[in-house]
Amino acid sequence: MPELPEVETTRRGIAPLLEGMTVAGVVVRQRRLRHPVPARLDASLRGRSIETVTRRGKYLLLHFHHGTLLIHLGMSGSLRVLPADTPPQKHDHFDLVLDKGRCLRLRDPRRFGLVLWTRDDPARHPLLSKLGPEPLSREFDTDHLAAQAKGRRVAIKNLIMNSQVVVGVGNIYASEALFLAAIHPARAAGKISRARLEKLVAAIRQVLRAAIRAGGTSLRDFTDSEGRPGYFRQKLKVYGRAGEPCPRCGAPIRQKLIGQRSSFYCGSCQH
DNA sequence: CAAAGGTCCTGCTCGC
DNA sequence: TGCGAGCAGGACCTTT
Repeated sequence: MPELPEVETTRRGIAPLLEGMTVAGVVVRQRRLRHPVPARLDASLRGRSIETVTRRGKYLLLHFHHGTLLIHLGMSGSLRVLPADTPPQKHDHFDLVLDKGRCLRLRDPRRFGLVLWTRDDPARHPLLSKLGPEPLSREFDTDHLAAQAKGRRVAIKNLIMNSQVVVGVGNIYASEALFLAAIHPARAAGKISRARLEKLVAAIRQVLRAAIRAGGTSLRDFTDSEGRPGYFRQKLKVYGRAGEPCPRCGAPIRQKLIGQRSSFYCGSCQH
């Protein structure tokens, strides 16, 4: 589930507890995630120190002197820092055991998440190398989105959820941003005026920033690194609100599948 | 049987 | 015919 705000919330929670810490060991209870957890992780990491914790799109990067641990939370993943002797629950697949008796624990019921190790520049890793710009960076601007949209017949909602176009925008925030920009989610990307794409860029930034401020959105699984839910759910304007009145015009919010994903929008004021 | 916050892969169509 | 880009659909997995 986690989209950019939830991953960033997680990063901010774990970074101060991880940076500078030494790895005492690795425990893998289930290595069958989206990709298999590497077999020799313990040998690679034991005794090594975590330098920094960064984020690229929805990936978390734990930087060591000799490489980088990539973690993705998939649809249902969460990370917590716990006492290392906390009994693992059913879907607690991976622990990075730290010194001072703590561990970083990955829980991921659906196992769409990921733990990988790379010794090379992570930006060149196949999973990261083709990612588009960060939505909160300068690189993501009207010129960029207009260039990506040009000539494309794909629904605008699918375009902004394409990580090669811009990273971090998932199913919740795509619906929310399109509502704020008053753009119909199924509209062909290439048929939207530059002025309206400019509004969409601003809307994506605005909704992601506000969600980070609120600690993300919790629908079911997601909690931050201390086990607390995020509070942005209360601020969602359309996502999960089918049948409720549009906050702008009062018409009922609709729910429809676009590109296999549930999409929420106002059929009256989004065009 | 349906749906859930993600992403990758396959195979089709279209235009050059 | 061949090739690449763009796009739709399916696959992965568990729980509610």
